[in-house]
Amino acid sequence: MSDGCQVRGVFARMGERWSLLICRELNGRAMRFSELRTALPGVSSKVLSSALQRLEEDRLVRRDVTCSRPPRVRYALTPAGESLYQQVTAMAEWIKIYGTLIGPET
Amino acid sequence: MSDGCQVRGVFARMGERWSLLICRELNGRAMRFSELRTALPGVSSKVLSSALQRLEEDRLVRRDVTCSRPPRVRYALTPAGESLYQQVTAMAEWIKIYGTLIGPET
DNA sequence: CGGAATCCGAGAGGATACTG
DNA sequence: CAGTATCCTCTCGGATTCCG
Repeated sequence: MSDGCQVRGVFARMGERWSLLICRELNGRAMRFSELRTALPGVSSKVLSSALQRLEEDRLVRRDVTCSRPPRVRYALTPAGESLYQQVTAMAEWIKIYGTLIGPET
Repeated sequence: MSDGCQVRGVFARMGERWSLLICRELNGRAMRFSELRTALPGVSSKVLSSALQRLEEDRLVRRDVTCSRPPRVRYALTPAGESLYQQVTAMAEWIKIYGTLIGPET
């Protein structure tokens, strides 16, 4: 994000390993850290937290701390994040149609 | 591309440093390697050729060799590449509107 | 002209272990 | 519960040099 081309920044961020999956989980409801962790099989807490931090820096995800001991943290999409996820979904529809034309020949 | 999630693959590829710029240059016309190189200030031939190779693997760009000595190579978007670029352009419109909401606070 | 070969640095992603 | 701390690997981007 922020090397002069906003567009590329959005694609790069959403192209990261867990960004889309995180946004899909958060779409429509806030979730706790551990909820996300179990909803995303294979992610480690370190990887998840750093992915969430980048999404938070981009103001696509919001982090709400409601209690400090025991810690209660909820993650949610911001309005921008929800709006972006809708756009991504639209592009996913395109990929369903043209996706077979692209990618390595396997 | 091809880790089970086509969508992320497309985003990751288009999120790379030169992919979008290459597609923008190739949109509507084929170009020679050296044309691309001068049209994209700051790119080295190694970086450009590896970026083109990845786009070619994804079948978004086509490489045509018309002469071997002296070498004449033309790059062009495939139909899938042109179609994808239109989709990307649509998302770029979204970013023009909502883009101010995202990104680091500078 | 259109690259390939080599080397380097940065950052994403992952495994494992530990903590307030 | 919600992370942080290390350590490792891999890929992209870049600089430089060389080649048919």
